[in-house]
Amino acid sequence: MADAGNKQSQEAYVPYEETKLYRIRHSTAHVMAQAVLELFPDGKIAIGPPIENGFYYDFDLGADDEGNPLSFTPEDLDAIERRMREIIKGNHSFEYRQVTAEEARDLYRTQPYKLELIDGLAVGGIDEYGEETSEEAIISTYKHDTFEDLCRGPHVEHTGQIPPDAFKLLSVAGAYWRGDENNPMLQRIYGTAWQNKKELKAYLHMLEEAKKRDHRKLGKELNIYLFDDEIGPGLPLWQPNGAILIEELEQLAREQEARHGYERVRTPHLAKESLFLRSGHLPYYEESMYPAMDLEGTRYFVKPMNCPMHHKIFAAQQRSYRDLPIKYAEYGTCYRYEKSGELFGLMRVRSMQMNDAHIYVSEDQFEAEFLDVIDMYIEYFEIFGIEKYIMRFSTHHRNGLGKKYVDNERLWLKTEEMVRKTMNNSGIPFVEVPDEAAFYGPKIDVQVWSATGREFTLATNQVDFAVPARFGLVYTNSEGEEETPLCLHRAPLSTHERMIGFLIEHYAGAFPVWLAPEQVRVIPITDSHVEHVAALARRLREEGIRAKADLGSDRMNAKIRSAQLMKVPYMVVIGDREVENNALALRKRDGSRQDDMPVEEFATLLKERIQTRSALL
RNA sequence: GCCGAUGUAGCUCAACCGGCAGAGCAACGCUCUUGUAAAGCGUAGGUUAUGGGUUCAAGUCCCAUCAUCGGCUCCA
Repeated sequence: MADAGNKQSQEAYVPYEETKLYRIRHSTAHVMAQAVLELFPDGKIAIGPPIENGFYYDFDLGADDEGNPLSFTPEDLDAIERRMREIIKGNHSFEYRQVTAEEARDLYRTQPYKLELIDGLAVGGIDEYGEETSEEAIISTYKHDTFEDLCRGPHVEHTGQIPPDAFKLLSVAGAYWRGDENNPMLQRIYGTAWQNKKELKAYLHMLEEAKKRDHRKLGKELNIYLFDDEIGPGLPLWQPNGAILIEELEQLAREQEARHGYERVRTPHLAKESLFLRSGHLPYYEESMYPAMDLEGTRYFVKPMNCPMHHKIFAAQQRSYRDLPIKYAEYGTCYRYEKSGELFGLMRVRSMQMNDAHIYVSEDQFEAEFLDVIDMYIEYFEIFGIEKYIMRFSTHHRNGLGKKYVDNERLWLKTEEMVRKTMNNSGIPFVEVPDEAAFYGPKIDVQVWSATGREFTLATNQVDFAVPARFGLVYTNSEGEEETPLCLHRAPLSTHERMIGFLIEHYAGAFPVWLAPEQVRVIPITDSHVEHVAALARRLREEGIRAKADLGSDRMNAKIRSAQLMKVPYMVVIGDREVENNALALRKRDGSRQDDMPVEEFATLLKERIQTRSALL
C-alpha cells in the first residue's frame, strides 16, 4: 500500500530503506526505546524497525506478582511521547560503530533478546529479524544520548532531525518474539512518523477517512449483513440487500464460467471422516476444521473445502484424454474454524461460500488452463475496476514437508517451475513468496488491501499435484494408459463474504447500478402523487429493475436525503408535471439531475446499464 | 488462541468522587401538502452484554463468561 503523502510516484524509484523518511522513523523508534527504558528501567528491549507509515518497538516489561505480563497504559504512551520530545531537543548525534560479538555480548549482558540476536549474527545466516540471510554478518550499534542499540541503521545524523511535531504513538499491541506463537509475548508500541506536521495530519486524516469506508461500518449502515451473538462469531446473516449482492455475483460467475467451459455441480456440506482422511484435510488441515460429529459410530465433518467432493464426481465415470479439461464449478458452502482472534468482519469468517471450481487437466494442458484462470481474474477485475492488487506466487518451504506440505519435494519443485514458467511467459508481474503454498501445491494468490490497510488474499489459483492421486483419479491417455490428472483449484471471485466485504470498501458502499441492492427509489412530491409513484415502481420492477417507492410521511427533501444516505444510484421524483407528461425527474446519486425524462427512455437506459454491468452512473 | 482496550434504547453518544439512566436520529401517531440532502408537535422505547460479588445504594468498584475493536499468530 502506498504511503499517504508519498509524492514521488512519477520520479525515479528510491527503495524505502534509502529514504529520509525511513531514517526518521528508524531514529524515532530508537528515541522511543530510550524513553521507555528511562520510564521502565527493568524493561527488556527486542527489535524496533521502521514499517510502512511509521515504526514499532517491542518490549518485555516483566510480569506482575501473579505472573501476568505487564503492559503499557494509554497514560504511559503520553509520558513516553513527552519524554521523546525532550530527548529530541537534545540534538544528540547518532554514532555508528562496529563491535565484535564479545563486545556486543558484554554491552547487552542484561538484554536477553539482544543476546539472542547477537547469537544469530555471530553464528551467521540469521539477521536481526530472524530471517535467513546470505550476507556476512557485521555486528554494529548506533548510539545517541544514553541509548545504544544493536542496529545496522541507517539513521538521521542527530535527534534534532526528527520533527518533534510529526510523530505520534498510536497503539499498544501484543506481539510474539520473532513472530512465533510458541515464544513469549512482548508489548509492542506502534507509532507513526513523518517529515513534517502537515504530513502527519494528512496521514491521520486518511486513517479517519478509511474508517468511513470500512465494510463493517457500511455493512451495518446499508443493511447488508449482521452478526448476532446467538448465531455465533464469524457466522454472518445476510440481509435482503446482501442477498442481492450475492445473487448478482453468482449470476456473473455463472455467465463467465459457462463461457469458459465450466459445468456446475452441487455437493453436500458434510462428509464422513474417511473422505477427509483420504483428501489429506484431516492430516494437514484439521486445526481449521469444525470438530467431528459422532453419529451411530461414524464421524462426520463439515467440509472446509469442496475439492474432495468434486474429485468424487470426477471419479464416478471413466475419463478419456479427449474429455479433458473437465471443469466443475460450485459456489460451495464451507466452514472453517478460524481462531477467535482472527475473525474480521466479512473478510475473515467461519462460514463461507466459495467461488470454487476444480479443473482436471493433463500436463500438456496445464499452461493454457492456468492462464485461462488468470484471464478470468483479469476479466473480473476489469468489471469491478480493481486496479490495486499484486499477484503472489506462493511456494513451499522444505522445512514444512510432511507437516504443512505433502511430502514430495520432487513434485513441489516440478509444479512450481511449471507455474513460474507459465507466469513468466504471460508477462504478468508477480512476486514469489516461499512458505505460503497450500498443503497440496503451489498457488498464485491475488493480494488486495482492506480500507484499514490489512492485506488479504482475494482470489486464488492453486495447483494440486497430490490429492488426485490420493483419490485414484485417472484418465486414459492416447496410448491407452492410465494417467493421473493435475487439478487446479481456483476462486477468482473469492468467497461471497470476502468479495462483498472487499467490494463494499472498494466502492465505499456506492455500488454500480447492476450491483446496487436498490437501483431506483421513486419519490412523490405530495401525497397526491402516491398512487402514481407506486404504479411507476411496480412498472420498473416488471422490467426487472430493483425499484422501491417511498410512500412514507416524510417530506420530499427528507426522502431524497435518506435515499442518498443509502447510496441508491437513481432517485426519481414525481410531481404534477411528471404525472401529466408520463415523465420523471431523475436525480442521480452524484447529485446530477435530468428533468422531464420520458419513463420509457429511463427504463431503457437503466436496463442497458444493468445488462452491460456498466460502471457508469 | 495470545496481549491490550471496549460493551448504556434500532443507530450515534451523555450520565462528576458509587446516589432516581438521558439526548439526537430512527420507529409510531397527529398536523402540514411541500420541486431535489433532515417540516412541526406528540408517543413509545432500557433487567446498562451475561452471571456472580462488595455496598445502605452499582451503568460506575471487584471476579468470571460472552462479544467486538487494535495488534500478534493464522488465512479465502
